[in-house]
Amino acid sequence: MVKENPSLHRDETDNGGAAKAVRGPGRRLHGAIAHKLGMAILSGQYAPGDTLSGEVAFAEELEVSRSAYREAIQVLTAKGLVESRPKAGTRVLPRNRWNLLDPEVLAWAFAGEPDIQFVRDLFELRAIVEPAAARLAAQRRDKDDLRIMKDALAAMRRHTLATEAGRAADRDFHNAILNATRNDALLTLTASIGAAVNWTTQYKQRARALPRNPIPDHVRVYDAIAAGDAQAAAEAMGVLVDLALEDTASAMVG
Amino acid sequence: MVKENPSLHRDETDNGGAAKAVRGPGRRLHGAIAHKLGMAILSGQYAPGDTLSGEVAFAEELEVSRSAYREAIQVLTAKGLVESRPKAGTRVLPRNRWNLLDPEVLAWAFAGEPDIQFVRDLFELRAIVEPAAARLAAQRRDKDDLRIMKDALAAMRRHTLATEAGRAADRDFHNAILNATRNDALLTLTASIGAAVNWTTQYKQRARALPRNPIPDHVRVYDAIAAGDAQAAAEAMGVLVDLALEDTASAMVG
DNA sequence: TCCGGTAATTACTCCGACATATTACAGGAT
DNA sequence: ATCCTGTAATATGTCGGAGTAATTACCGGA
Repeated sequence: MVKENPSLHRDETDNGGAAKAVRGPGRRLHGAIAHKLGMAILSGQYAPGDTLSGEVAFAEELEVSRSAYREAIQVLTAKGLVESRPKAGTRVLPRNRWNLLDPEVLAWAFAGEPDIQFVRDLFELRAIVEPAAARLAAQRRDKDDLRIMKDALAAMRRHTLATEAGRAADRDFHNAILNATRNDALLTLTASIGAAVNWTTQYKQRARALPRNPIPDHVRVYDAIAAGDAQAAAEAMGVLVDLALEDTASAMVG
Repeated sequence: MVKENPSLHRDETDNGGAAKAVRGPGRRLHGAIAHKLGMAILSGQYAPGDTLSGEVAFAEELEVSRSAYREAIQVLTAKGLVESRPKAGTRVLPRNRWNLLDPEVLAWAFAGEPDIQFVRDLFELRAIVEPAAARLAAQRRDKDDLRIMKDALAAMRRHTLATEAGRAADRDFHNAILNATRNDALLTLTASIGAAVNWTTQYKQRARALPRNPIPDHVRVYDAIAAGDAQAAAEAMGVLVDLALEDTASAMVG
């Protein structure tokens, strides 16, 4: 067994081939360590209750200084993944203490093979929140909101969802709706979930061609919001979320 | 080597006048710094775009080592409050980058005078999520869930919401509902919001006596969940949230 | 005017030492 | 024998300083 640890550092170039945490540009060392450990925890490599090796040992194993390792641990602690106490060591907290809606935690969860049950939970939450957001947007939108939505919709039509530009337009459309709710809490929440869920959408794209043209459904949402019809907006958005769920679900079983 | 270390350290109680972050037992120094800075940012003392003084200067000003200060900054960075770059310094990020649903961030937001608009946003989100949670709970609860809810309800009756034991029972009741949804994402979300919202409830308690006996409303929620009537559960919970909103709103204008 | 090289500033990383808190154990009193 | 208390061991926490790396801002040349 090779004890050689991944060069988290610069370009040792050895690179035993393992997909180790390498820090790209703009990414600090402690950030890379946090990323690596975060994914390890989210993937179940470290189970709740497990206690990590001591600071000195672990830092040495990763070939980083104790400072960098500690700063990474602080990040994980801030997200509720671990807890450190003198003499007791650093242990992984039970799952109900994790900040599952933290954007980075979500990213770590979806970095590997995401837990099916968790994906289901997120879709369920989205199915609850997004229609309600559409309802609020229908009541509070102004001309600017509508213009941005309309532009995004046009861009979606031009590029289709098969292109990156098209998906960006899709995100813009949903973000415009969220902005129109005038609710910051709703905004951060749905932004996180939406990003995570869109990770799985890439699975969908990979698995099969789009089973259906999504544009008309988006138009229905837009029309309802423009008309100020809250109930219709909520229902139209419900349809949209259901469709996304169907697609992803059928892609995941296949 | 005399280590005259005011404020931030032990509980010297001297307090050189400045309201510095004091660390209680079980709270590390860097945690105290993060708490202090987090509250300062949430309270608007540091505005988005502001750039903090350099590490050396700030750490010196707080009379702590750079290590402790840096670890605190990592925590804030993990929560999306600040961003650090070489040569540019550490700047406060725009509000839409903040993880407003992070439990600690919420605690910091409610540590001082909470922003009225933000409280409104949270109640709005709660009004969206909690009825939906009750609906799911009605569909998925098992005997254990119902037993826990029933016990909590009995405890609420015994102690009333005026006592701490009564409020604990109230929390248990709502938590039991969330657990019955079998949705971890929903659980962490509503747990955070609920805790934050209950901060404001203490304002309510302070301002006026309970305007209404809340037990019957809770019982209606329980009955609907026990009967498996999803629609009725959602509606009953909606009433509950509305009442809490009314109370808090009337307390905040007073 | 614009572009590229250079210098200065700031965060980032590392190191080694000491302090502190918590656990675990041993010893004595009940 | 059990429980409590004091003590020692151990891992995290805190400290101070030194050196590195990255980004910005400035300056000079095309």
